[in-house]
Amino acid sequence: MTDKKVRVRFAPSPTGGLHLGGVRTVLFNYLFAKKHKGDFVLRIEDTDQTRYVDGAEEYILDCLKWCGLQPDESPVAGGQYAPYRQSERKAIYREYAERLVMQGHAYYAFDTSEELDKNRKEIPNFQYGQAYRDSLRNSLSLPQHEVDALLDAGTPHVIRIKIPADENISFNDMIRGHVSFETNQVDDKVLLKADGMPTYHLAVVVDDYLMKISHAFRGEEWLPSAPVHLLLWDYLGWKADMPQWAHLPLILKPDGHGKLSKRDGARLGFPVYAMTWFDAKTGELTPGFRELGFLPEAFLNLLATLGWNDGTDQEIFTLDELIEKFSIDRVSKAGAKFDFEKAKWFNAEWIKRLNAESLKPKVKATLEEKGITVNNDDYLLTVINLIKDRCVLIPDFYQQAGYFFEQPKEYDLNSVKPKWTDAKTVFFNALITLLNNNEAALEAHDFETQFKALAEEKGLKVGDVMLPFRIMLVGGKFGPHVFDIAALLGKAETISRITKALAEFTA
RNA sequence: GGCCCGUUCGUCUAGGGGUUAGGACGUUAGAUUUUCAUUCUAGAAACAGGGGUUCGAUUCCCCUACGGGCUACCA
Repeated sequence: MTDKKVRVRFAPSPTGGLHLGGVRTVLFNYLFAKKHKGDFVLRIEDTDQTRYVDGAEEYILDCLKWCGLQPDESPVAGGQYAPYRQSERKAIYREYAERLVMQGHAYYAFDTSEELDKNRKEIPNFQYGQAYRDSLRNSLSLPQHEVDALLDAGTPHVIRIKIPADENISFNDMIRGHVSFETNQVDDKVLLKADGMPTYHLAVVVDDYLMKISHAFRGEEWLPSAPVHLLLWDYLGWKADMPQWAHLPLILKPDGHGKLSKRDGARLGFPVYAMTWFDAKTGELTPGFRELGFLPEAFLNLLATLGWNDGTDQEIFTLDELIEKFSIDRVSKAGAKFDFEKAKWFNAEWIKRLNAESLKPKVKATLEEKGITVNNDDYLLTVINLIKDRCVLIPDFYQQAGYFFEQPKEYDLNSVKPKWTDAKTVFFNALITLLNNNEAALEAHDFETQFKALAEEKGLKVGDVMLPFRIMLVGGKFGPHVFDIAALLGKAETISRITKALAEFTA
């Protein structure tokens, strides 16, 4: 390995929402870059106008921002290798493609898509390569004057790489080790499309070279086209500068088979995108981890451990720890099925770990969404500390904290009414009196003692009035210690809730 | 079909020629919590199959099976 500066890139095409696997690729790139004091660049691969989606690039930037994985160079941040959008680099690619033609490593092809489709349908195992290229319409099979005529006439054409015969191409993948291919099995991929735009194959090689990328991490689905890229690095004369490759394992569907897709999320009820994505064309809204109430810390953590571990039993990592401990050769080779249950566990762990202050803005937002306005931050902080251990996703804070801000709208009457007695009515009325007569009852922390004493005095078992009391304050059978809730609610509010509920219970 | 990659509990994984094959999620059972959750304890649960190599293979090699990816003028 050379000791040149570490530079990695994430190169998405702006075609829609950012998938789990995409974010994991970002994360591994980022971790590797930061660990080695290198640069992380974001390059937008928008060479396919037919698939380009408005707003997708901005969305990707927002995702990276939410995750805290900011690129050092990008279309917005700029950088010394700008532009970072391939559509803005269009002219560059043609030059290299022509150079390859000149050197005999590529050629012009005039076949139409229809003709090729027909061949693919009719000829078993048809591929544009050694076996068939001579019988197709290209600058290898046609006489020179005909090629010139075609070119002069402006006939639509592409430039294809000429894959050599009988060669073995191999390289050392940082994750998989030695990988090899027979060139006879590789087809003559299109390098430059008829519209003048490069395909991924040409663009990725040219840009990785020009942007001085030292390590290239991408999904395993790219492994079969690696020989094309290797050949290009060689033919362009850049072999010595070729990055080290690492092909990341895929993230698979939790059930069934295949790559995880956004459809699976909809089908199985979990997000697949980092953030909610709205498709303006179809009007389709695809939910994201962020909107569902995941913390970025947890999201990154779960992604990091999907296919990577540090060799110890540690599972919870901060970003800084990940940077310190990450190592590409500890990434596993096999694809991983995504498990939403474990994903939620990570989030619950992070909610427990984070202090109330850092949770506050998010909790506040989720409460406000439900129409609850928080005007006392200290009160909210106390509430968060009281309930955060029982929340898995941020929206759970509404269910767990709502009653601290508004009276229960509904009561779990089934748990109360069947067992209601007049003695209980007497007890709660006495409790109101007790509270009214004792200024410091709640604050003094002896409320619990007094409550129990009162129950005995009225001939009731404490257990018989505890649950009704909880339901009066909370509405249901959940929440922290009931006396903590009462203390936080305060005397007036507690009395108000007892009074209101008593009417319902005895109705 | 062809090519490439892969295969340890249901899932994510550790390990690696001789181990009671470890952890986590989930699950089951208990304890704690006069609610629920948390927490704690315990349990069930895995080396795909067949050949080699070896004193000994889950570990190394080969084959098979299975899984996945690619096979576009998409990335």
